[in-house]
Amino acid sequence: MARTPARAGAPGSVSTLALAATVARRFHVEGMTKVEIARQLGVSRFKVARLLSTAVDHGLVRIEIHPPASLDGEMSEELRARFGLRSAFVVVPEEDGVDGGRRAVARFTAGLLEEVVTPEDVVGLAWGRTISVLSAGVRAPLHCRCVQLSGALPRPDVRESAVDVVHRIAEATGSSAVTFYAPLAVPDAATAEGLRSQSGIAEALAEHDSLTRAVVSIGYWAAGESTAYDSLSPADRDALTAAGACAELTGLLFGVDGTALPDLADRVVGVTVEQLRRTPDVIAMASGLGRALGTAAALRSGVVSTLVTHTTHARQVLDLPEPAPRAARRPAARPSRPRRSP
Amino acid sequence: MARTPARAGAPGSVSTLALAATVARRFHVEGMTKVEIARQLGVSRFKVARLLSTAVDHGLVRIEIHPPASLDGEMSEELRARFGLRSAFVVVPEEDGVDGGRRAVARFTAGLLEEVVTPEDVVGLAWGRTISVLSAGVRAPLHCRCVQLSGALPRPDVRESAVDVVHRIAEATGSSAVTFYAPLAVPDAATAEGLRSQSGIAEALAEHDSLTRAVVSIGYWAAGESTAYDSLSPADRDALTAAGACAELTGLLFGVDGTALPDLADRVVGVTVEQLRRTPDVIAMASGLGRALGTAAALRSGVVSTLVTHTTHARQVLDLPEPAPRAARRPAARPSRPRRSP
DNA sequence: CATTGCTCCGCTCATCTGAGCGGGCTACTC
DNA sequence: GAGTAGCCCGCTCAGATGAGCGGAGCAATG
Repeated sequence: MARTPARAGAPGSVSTLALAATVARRFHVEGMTKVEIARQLGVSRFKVARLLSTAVDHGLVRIEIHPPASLDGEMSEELRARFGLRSAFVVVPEEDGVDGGRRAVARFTAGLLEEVVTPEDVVGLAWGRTISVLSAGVRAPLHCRCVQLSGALPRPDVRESAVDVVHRIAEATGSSAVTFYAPLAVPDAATAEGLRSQSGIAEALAEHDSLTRAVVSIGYWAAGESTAYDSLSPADRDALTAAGACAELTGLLFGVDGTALPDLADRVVGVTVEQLRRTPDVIAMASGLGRALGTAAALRSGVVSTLVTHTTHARQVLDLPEPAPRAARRPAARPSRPRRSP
Repeated sequence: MARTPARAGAPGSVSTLALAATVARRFHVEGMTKVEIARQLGVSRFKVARLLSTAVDHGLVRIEIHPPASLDGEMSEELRARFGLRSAFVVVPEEDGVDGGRRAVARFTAGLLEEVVTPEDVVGLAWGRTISVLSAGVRAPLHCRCVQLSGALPRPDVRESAVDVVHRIAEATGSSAVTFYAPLAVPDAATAEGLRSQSGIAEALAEHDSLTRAVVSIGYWAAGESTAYDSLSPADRDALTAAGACAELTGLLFGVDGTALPDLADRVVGVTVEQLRRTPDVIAMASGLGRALGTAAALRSGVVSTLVTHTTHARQVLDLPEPAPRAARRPAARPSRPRRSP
């Protein structure tokens, strides 16, 4: 009398797996609750939960997420894991060229904000070309509070000042605007300190302590690749380059390995690294070509929680060699830990 | 300034879908809870739930269940839907031939019982070749109560009587056995009534009112295809054939369309159709060749909740033409109704 | 304007679900 | 054959979840 090697009701037997499969079907596909399934089968709901686990353990259940075609899910996930981000979105631009990428990123971020911002939010807004494009795309009534993150005066290639951008967004979304007039950085720390305590500016800067979100764009420390770089004197630029500046966020500088550089900080009128770090959700936009190093540096700073970029840029960032130095490799997000597990 | 047709944050926009996709990934793949996701994103948990729904609605989430290779998931589902069963298992036999199929079905059912039966269960056991094979395969300590469903005396091709089978299973599983000695059917109703009220039999039959499960095999009304058929006199057989008998379950007869035939019922010593219908889980085993009509008839009776069969038989049953007559088509189980839905 | 119908949102409440616990059984060990 | 390690089970309880509700904003309409 030939007998199968595995005992009939043992875990891993055909009956068990078959049962697990049908239970999984009812739960995942038909959407029945575990209690319902348990009643139908005449077993305890715990049994059902365990059958569900064994179904997962034996690979009987496969769940696939297919992001919309205009989003590169694979690279998004790769970026997220590599830099320990909370979210990463790699947009597939519809138009070519640097501007196409920037527009796609800005538009996507606009949609993201419309989706995610609530009236309770205090949203900090940086200044730059991408943000300027973004400001044209937000329409939904968010009724939040929009706060200018740093000083900035108009430049030839960006028609609007930081103040204009904040006001534009606030108006379009029925939000309140908190702005102040100041340059991004001033020649010396004392002047900066003076400006910071100046009435009208101090109140605005105080808001930076209660930010719930911040929208910034990642600048690369090179001519034309960073609003901060372009706003400074040649002497400053060189000094900061020598100090190791690589990435810039709202006037804050970071080295290749992501360490915050203090050199410019005391002369900047705007949000501080600490304030940004305390902000629950920091959304960074990265676009352009040849600035991958800057993006990587900014992401290593740990300040950014959400990244929005486009395919070309994402590819460049991911193709960058992993930095050899520093402490051990970072833990790459967190390994997948399914809830229902022993 | 070209604008995309769909507004940025509108439902169905890229940002919304992208967000829905990442939320879905975190929920389904990483196993995060909705509350966690909501906290991370800075939105309400309801928002997360809705994003999850839109992800499903837009087909961003695909969940596939892969039953073990030794089970034909497709036919199982087809049978289940066609006959409105609660579960159907189509086993892929390892050995060929009629006996191979029967053994596979019996062994699978044995495993199913080990998996599903609890000490609170009162399990009714029919009599037949398949159940006889099954009784050799149940080993796990179920500590339930095993009740004989119908009378039956030994026959040349089945070494054991119904009593033997019940005792064997009870012993192997540490369960109590409730049995009685009687033939399956007697020549007239009065004799049957007498037997039913006889001490020793009456007590056993009383248990049929509190059955929680029943294990039966489906017989086809033809020579050698039904224990009942073979136990009766030629005259009885012909009369019942004329009455439209097609399928048999524990001595209970059904017509092609699934209606219970009263003709033999009053001369049978065993469970009644009503009692079987009240039993929460009726597991029917179907195997063999050329008895598809009987299986279909039995399934149409609505008595069976769980079906176990093998590929060849399942194919034959599914290839049967749908019955044209009777009321409208039956509702085919129930349409998939995912929990999270508007 | 007021009305109506729509959509989107977050709340409340009852139900469902997960984590962890201890009892009972098995199988192995000395 | 007593000990014990491992397992499977169902319970309890806090926390997560779904269904349904009503309010707010918006648009088309009378």
